Amino acid sequence: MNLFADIQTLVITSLDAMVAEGALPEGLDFANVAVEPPRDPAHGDMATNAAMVLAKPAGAKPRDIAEALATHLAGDPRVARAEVAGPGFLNLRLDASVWGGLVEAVLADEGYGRSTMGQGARVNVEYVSANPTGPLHVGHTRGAVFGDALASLLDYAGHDVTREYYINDGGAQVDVLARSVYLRYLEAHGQEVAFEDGTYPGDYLIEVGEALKSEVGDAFVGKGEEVWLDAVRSFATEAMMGLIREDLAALGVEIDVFFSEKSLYGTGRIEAAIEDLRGKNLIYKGTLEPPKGKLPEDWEPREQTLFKSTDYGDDVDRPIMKSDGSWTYFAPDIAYHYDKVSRGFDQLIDVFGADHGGYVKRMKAAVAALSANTVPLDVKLTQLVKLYKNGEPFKMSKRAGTFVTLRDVVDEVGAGVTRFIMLTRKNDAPLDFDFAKALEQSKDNPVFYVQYANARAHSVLRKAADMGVTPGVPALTDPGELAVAQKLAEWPRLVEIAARTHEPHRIAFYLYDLASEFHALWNKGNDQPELRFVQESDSPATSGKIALPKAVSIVISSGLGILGVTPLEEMR
RNA sequence: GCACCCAUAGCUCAGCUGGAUAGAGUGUCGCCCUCCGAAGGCGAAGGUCGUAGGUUCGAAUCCUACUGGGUGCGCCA
Repeated sequence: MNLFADIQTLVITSLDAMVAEGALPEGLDFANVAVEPPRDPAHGDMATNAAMVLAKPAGAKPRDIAEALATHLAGDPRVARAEVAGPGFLNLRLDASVWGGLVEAVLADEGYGRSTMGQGARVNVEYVSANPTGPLHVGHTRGAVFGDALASLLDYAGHDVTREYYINDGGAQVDVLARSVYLRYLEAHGQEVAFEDGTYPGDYLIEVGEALKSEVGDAFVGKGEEVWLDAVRSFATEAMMGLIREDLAALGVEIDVFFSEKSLYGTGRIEAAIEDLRGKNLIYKGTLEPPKGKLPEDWEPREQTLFKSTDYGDDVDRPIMKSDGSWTYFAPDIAYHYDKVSRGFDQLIDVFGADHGGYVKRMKAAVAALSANTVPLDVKLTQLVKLYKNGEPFKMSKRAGTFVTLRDVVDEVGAGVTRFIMLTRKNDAPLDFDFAKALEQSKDNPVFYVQYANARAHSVLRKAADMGVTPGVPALTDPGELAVAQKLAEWPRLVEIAARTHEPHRIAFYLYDLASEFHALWNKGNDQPELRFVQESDSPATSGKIALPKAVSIVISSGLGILGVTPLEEMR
């Protein structure tokens, strides 16, 4: 059930009827006719802009259209009152029975709010994609949480979602990793080693070096790179991916596809992707202008193999091959997205850190070119996370040397809290994460506030169960009760908006609002005992009353589920 | 120099394919509660939505220019 959609359908039907009887001209486009919750509750339960949107194309005054539409709508039993207001808004007051019916509908369907909007479209969401050179840190954590929640949200809204992680195991940084592990390996053999610039000194490689020792013994000791580099590289990246998988598991992230960059090399797959572009006349040899402003020290003009990304909206063409004939990092990325396109996805989403913002246009250009503009790519950037404890900047580094790891955060506050807080900001806004506040049990901690609402709902359900009472037919009369029901009615609509805009944070804010209405009603019960959900000497009344908290708990559980947060049934 | 992101209450931030008198938390001020329906409640004050234009019946939202902050800018991924 989607009450807003239902009423919108009613409005459209009425408009059609008006066309049929000649009150409106034929051929009008109703696509912009919206039914929305009014900002001011005094304006009613729902409002439609139909009259204003149609006034111009219909060549009529908004208020005249609104009056006629009001007459039609008033004939529907769900509409208690329809009145014209302002420049031509039509405010609808719904019949009291509608809200009870809505709550009943929620109780009848645990999947209330699920949408078929996506129509099964295949969407690939790529996120985290951290280099396999060490444990995940806070920045990765935000990307992981965001990407994962977005994937769940799209799934909930009727898309066929694949969660994907691109392993950057083909570039120079995994050679650095291999050399660093080799040093730890020598160390495990009792040698003194020095970690120079360009190696990873993190403690987390000690056990990898030891593991390598027990795997190959002293076979690599005193040998040159040509002997061990390949073997150590794959050993090390596998170990790092093991680490990263554990980190993701700790956060509750389950990736469907781990895609290896290395698998693109030496297999003709990069060449195939470039050939596709070449066939579209988008590959050429040329020399780029130097960037204006600060000139790199060693700048000199060089001829390179370039991708004509400017044909698809980029600012300059981008090199795909270095002067020594090897690929730039961009080439395998093109091949990777070529692979995604050829796997038949209808839509691609990449989640990057904001420091990769400069990369967006060329990636979009590549996908547009490779798919002949048939597959949209949306790139979502996640901004920095600043850590605090009681308002003070926070540093902690048990394992990694200089940065705070995903594990540090999850160990400190738990996966659910981490995820929720990470979603209390838009992805492109910087996020302050305060460890102390995250665990605080008070109103200004949104996680607690939402969980507490759910716990309260379950608390009354337990009490009612002790009386042998289960949720029955709701009778909603008090404004506080209606406010909660109205908020519940917004849920399916909000899911679709959040999914369409690729903004899972909207779910978190909605849950906070819903919790807020529920707490307000609960508090009213302090002064007005008749509003309490459990009426101890009146089982029938209790049965009706607890329908609402049951519905609230269903929606909170669904919402938290999308965010990847486990709902709590009690706060102990 | 260029590109992208951001700018909303003292502070931290929401704000729906453009909709009515721009919201929440926190802080400030006032009142109430101290009852385990505990982990507070109610109310008030507080805004030229960075600036200036434009589009529109209607702009925080779309367009242009500017100001301020962040990020990035050819053989690093």
